[in-house]
Amino acid sequence: MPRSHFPEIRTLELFQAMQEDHFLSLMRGSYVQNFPPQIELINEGDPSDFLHIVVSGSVDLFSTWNGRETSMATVHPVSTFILAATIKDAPYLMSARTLEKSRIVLVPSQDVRAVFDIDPVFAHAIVAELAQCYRSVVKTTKNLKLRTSLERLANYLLRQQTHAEGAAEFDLAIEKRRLASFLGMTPENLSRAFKGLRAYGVEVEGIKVHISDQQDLERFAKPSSLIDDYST
Amino acid sequence: MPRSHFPEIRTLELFQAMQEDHFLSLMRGSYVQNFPPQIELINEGDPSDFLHIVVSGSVDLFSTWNGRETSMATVHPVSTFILAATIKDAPYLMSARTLEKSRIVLVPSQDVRAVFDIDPVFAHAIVAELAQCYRSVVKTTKNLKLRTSLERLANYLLRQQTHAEGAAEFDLAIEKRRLASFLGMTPENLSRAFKGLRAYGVEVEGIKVHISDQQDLERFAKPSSLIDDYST
DNA sequence: TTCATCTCTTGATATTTATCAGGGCCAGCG
DNA sequence: CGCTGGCCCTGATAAATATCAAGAGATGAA
Repeated sequence: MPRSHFPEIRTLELFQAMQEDHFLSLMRGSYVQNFPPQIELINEGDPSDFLHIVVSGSVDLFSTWNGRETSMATVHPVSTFILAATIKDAPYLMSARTLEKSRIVLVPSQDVRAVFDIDPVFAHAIVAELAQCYRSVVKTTKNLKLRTSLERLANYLLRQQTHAEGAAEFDLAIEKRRLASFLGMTPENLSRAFKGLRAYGVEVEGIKVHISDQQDLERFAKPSSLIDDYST
Repeated sequence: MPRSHFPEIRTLELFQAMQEDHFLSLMRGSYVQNFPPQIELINEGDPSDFLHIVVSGSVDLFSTWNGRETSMATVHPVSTFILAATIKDAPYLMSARTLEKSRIVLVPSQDVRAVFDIDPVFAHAIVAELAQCYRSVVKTTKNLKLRTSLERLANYLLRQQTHAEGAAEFDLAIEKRRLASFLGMTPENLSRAFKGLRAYGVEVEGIKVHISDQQDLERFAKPSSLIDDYST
């Protein structure tokens, strides 16, 4: 794998503080691959041979059961995914597919576990990352169980707005189809939910979202740091 | 804290392999407390001062938002809870209350983090535990998003049956009220769901559940190891 | 015991969400 | 250009789920 990728991977919290030679030995065994859109990288249930890192493009994590499918998360650069399966040497719980042309780094799970065993700093970083992931999914569960679909959408929009530094107008980061699935609803209902939020000053046209009165929307959405703040 | 509790706590995977003196230093700072039923041990949003261990009794982990409440999990002896918050030194995401008279060990979070920093074996165990917790919540999310309430109940019953070593008749481990909340439905609908499962050979009377034809129920429930097997 | 309280159940009804069918719009392609 | 296919929207309808109200049965306290 070309050394040119090392710096940006090294910026990931997971790899930031670890010993240089351990980092290099991880990278030595890894390789980069370019994938076209809509390629299935991982199939849930498969053994977890690699820790994946999205360097460019984006990846959809999704799950299926009994002919149904749901989007669990979208991974943007630069991030890793499926760390837990790698560490546990357990089968993947989610499938992954590229959403666009993407460059993915594949780190053999075996190597990750080996370095994890000998580098306490790396182990520390893995704990931090796993705890973070865990808390994110707990928030997702709370979101699903405590809120209606309209409330989930309202809070999603407020989070996106925060992400856009509070701008009144911003673009949706993912297509509506996938957003619906991510929020646990059908595309048809997402359409109707957008219409339902007009009453709180939300206007949508294509991928453009305009929030005319953030406070009004917040009064309805009642965002909570214990559900919507993914940084803690 | 009395040394008599040490052995059973030591049997927890989290503490099993760690250095004896580290274990003792953790225990030295800890204390045991007996709580009556329905006592709130933790309030979500509070700083995570202690890692909790249920030694006897049982504890309900739940969350609230906007006047609504949902049960996230029930913790039985001997297990820890809210490890992630302890490690991250972040606020609790869930509240906890005793369901019955319970004995709880409280280990100062600070101590846990300190030992975690110096004992690689303990760090290793924490990673394993966190990965496990993470995967459990992912399974919960899949369960919620991919299945109807009837399917969730059917699979819950099959899991309980497995837990009862496949017996055709077994007792519900938690009261129906809480089960409904855990499964993401109302008590009224749980009642109706039980009736709906009669078509697949499920009979319920009080806390007694009888499954007359496990295969028939499985044909309906379609259990999957990637959702229902909490051991991997 | 008796009373009060609580859980559970049931029926009626309302709300939420999904499904089905149709049509508009737009990008990519022959 | 004119297709075609994918996405998105909309309306009608169906299914799933929640709410409300009432009553039966269990439990625990005075």
